[in-house]
This record gives sequence, C-alpha cells and structure tokens, in this order.
Amino acid sequence: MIKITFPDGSVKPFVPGVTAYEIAESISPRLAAEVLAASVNGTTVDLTRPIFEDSEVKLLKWEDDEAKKVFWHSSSHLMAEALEALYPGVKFGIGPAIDNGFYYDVDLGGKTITDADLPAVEKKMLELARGKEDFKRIEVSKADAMEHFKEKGDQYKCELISELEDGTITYYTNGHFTDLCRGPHLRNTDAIKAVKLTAIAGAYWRGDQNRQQLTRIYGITFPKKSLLDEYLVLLEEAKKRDHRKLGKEMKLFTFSSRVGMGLPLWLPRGTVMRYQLEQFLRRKLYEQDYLQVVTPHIGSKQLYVTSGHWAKYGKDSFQPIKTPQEGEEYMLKPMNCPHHCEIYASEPRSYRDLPIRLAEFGTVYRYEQSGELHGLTRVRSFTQDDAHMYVRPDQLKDEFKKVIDLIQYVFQVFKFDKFTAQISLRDKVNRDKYIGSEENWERAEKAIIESCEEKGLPAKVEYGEAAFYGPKLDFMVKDALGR
RNA sequence: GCCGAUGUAGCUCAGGGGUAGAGCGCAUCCUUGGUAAGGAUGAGGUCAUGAGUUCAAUUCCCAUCAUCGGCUCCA
Repeated sequence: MIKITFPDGSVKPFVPGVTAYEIAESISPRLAAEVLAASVNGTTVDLTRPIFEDSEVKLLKWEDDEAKKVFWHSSSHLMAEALEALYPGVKFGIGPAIDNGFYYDVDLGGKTITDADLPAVEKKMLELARGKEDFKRIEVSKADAMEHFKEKGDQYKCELISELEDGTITYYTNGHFTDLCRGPHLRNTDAIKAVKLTAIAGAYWRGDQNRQQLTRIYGITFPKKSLLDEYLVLLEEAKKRDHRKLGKEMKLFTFSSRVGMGLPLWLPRGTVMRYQLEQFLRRKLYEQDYLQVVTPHIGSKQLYVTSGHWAKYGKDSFQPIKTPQEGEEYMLKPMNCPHHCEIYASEPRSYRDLPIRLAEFGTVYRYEQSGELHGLTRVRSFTQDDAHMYVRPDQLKDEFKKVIDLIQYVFQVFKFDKFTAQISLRDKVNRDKYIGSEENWERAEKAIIESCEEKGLPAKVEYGEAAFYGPKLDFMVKDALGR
C-alpha cells in the first residue's frame, strides 16, 4: 500500500497504481463528479494517471486556478476537434489555456473564418462534448511523432517535435482528434457544458512577425451554463468602465482624424482632471525633494545619437524635422532623459550635492505602429510623470527604495491594488543589445533585486526585458477590461 | 506594420440599388410638488472620404482614412 496525504494533513492508504479519480470516488461520488484534475506532489496531473508512490495529493475542482487551466486547455483540444471536423485539412499551431479561457492558433490554408462562423464551431464543440470522449494520454517516440505529423502535413507540429527530447513526447487523444501535448487534461469532454468563442485574431507563428500568420480563435468554457452567463454579465459590466467610453461620456478627451491618430485632444473637463492629478503629484514630488524642470518638445537629432536612442529607435520614430538651415535636424522629443542629463551637465557638480532629482511632466512623441494605438493607454503623444536621479553608488539602493515607496503610495491613493511588479534584466545570452559596462549592469541589477527584497515587494524576474541602457523595475496594472 | 471586423442623427443602433429610420438626448408647448415622470410638436444626417459599375449608389466593387478585437512592438 502507498500513503496518500491530503491537504488537511490526513493520510490514507491506497493500492499502488491508484488514480486520483479513484481516490475521489473513494471519498464521495459527488467529489468524483466535480473533480477536474489533481495535484500530485505539487504537479498538476491527469485524474487518470496512476500513482505508485507515497504522495501528497490535492484534488482540484473548478474553484482552483490549476483546474481551470486544465479545463480550458482541454477545451482548446475540443475546439481543435470541432475545427478539424468542420474544416478538413486545418493545421494546428499551439493551443494553450490563458487567464480567461483558451485559444488555438490554426492555419486554415487560405480559407478565412469570421465571427459568423463561430456559432457553428460552438455547436460542434458541445455536440462532441456530449459524446463523452475520454482524453487518452499516449507516449510516443520522436520518430513516430514526426512521421505522424509529416503525413498530416502539419509543419507547425513537426517544428515543435523537432525541438523536443525523445522519450518525453506525449499525445492526447479525444474522439477523432490527436494532438501533440504535454497535458494534463480532463478525464472526459463531458465536463464541458458551456462554450463561448469570443474572438478571432491574427497571430504570428511563434510570435515572430517575419513568420507565417495564423488565425487565433479565442474561447472560454464552463462546467455549468450559469457560470457562462455570469461571465458574460461581468464582461458587460467591465465594458461600462472602459476608459474610452467614460472619456466620451464625461467629455474628458477626444480624437480627431484631422489632427491625427493617437493624438489625444484634452477637453475642458478632462483638462481640469488632468491638472488635478498633476497638482497631486507635484506636491508629492516637492515633499520628496524633487526639483521641477521644463524642457522643449524638440531636440537636436545629435542629442539622441549621443544618447544611443537614435541607433535603437531612430527608424521607428517620427522622422527628423528639417530647418531652413542645410543639414540641421531636430527630433520631436521621444523621451526626456537626454534633456535632463543636459541640465545635470550644465554646471560642475560635487558628490556632496547628490542625489539630485530632476522631475518634469514631459510630453513626448513616439511613432507607435498604427495597429497598436488604444484609447489613452497607447498613443503617439503622451505626458510622462518623469524624473531622473543622479546619485552616488552608495546612495543607489536607498534612492531606488524611495521610488518604490512613491509608486506604492500613488497606487494606494488610486486604489490600484492589483498590480504586479517585474524586475526586467538583460537577456542572459544576447548581450549585444545593451550599452554600458558589465560592472555597472551588475551593480544596477543587484540594487533593484535587493531593493525589492528589502521592501518585501514580490517581483518576478524576467530576462531580456531590460531597456538597452539599464535594468528596470516595471509596475503593471490592469484596466477595467483586464488588459 | 500584420490578420479579421466595423464606419448611418449628439449617443446606442436598425435598414437597404430609386437620395433614410427607431430609442435615448436636444428644442418649444402642455400636463405634473418629488429626483431616469407623461403627452404634443419640432430641429438635427453630402449614410467616413475618393474613384468605379449602373439610367440611378448611402446600399454593389475597389482604394484611402479612422475605429474596434488580437499579433508584433513598447526608449
């Protein structure tokens, strides 16, 4: 017998090879009906995976996030099965679970699918779900897997297989659909009771814009119809708080195609609000010994060549402005940094004067790609509540921690309580895209990591997310629509 | 920039080859002592822009512009 330990600490004996589903059945039929997946020694697994050793087992139900992930991942396989039935010859990229549902990237071979086609897919999914198809896990050799998908003509799966280790490759089959997949999955499609396919979008294969663009179909599913209805109501409620809708209704800001896309026009009421915000922040900055400065909206191109921004972003910026003077070029200011550095450099400074904190509500102009503009959250002209601090190495960490305090203060005032922090460091391998000395990078990265630790700020480390000139601590908040 | 969709009254939207409609809002008047009241009348639209097909285009085709959902990008 093996010992199974449950989350409440209780221990029960089971025969070796018992499955989590059988464990659930032994507790109660109702639990067996509700359980979706299991966590065995901290790893989420299929309910049907046999357990051979003493283990800690948690039976996962809809309420558990891990179970939702399994549920939605299985739903993406169900959608794939439906798509294969409705669109023979369709090829598949990847189809993961996401925070709210799932998607699958598909290649319909020149055919297009539109919103109008989605109800038919939903219907097919429900029909297949009602067919009570078991999800079956099959271990397969790399050669066999490659053979299978080559025959199917699915170059996407072949590419994925080529990068996998032989001996670790598994298929999951539901009904007539077999997919390369690590799992885990639901026991049976039967658990999926409500389906809503929410959107169609283009998505580059492997996130690379130089590669094939696939059709991404988004959806969400639930174990009960009522949960879907609740979710749809929630979506409607969120739409009411969309800042674009509020901005229009409250007459805060507008856009005009005659002015240009992504260039917000602040209306009188919005301007009052904006000035209130600025006043609030200016007071706080004054308290914290920041010195306010004002710099022009344009700067000589040479300034950005010196800063390195021209080499990195020049091609994708508003292009230099010419003057009547031959060879003279100015840029619309894309960032305030070089201007503030020039202010710092305008007189000799002593280490005794540090830290010096320069702050500005600096309006900048960036040529964002047309397709990525979005309300006020992504625009071509925006005002940064910006600051640059000039500090001694021994002051670095303290200063950094003060900035964290300031940001947290502002978040707290505005009730941004669901933010996440991310420590953005250099790419581990490719160091060519960064400027500056190794020692300075090390020192800066260390200061950020330690600051977060000492502040007790939970922050996820992401490599390759640093700016070209330095590491960052990024704070991210979600809008009403969860973006 | 890429994939897909959309663009009709101030707002939300319906319609459809023969130069347009609803609800809300707005204006005027009437009714009504109570916070989203009722009634009558009315104003308001080169149906995004430009070319094309047609006897005729707001409707069909194409292009452009803008917006929306994603992707990519994000100093």
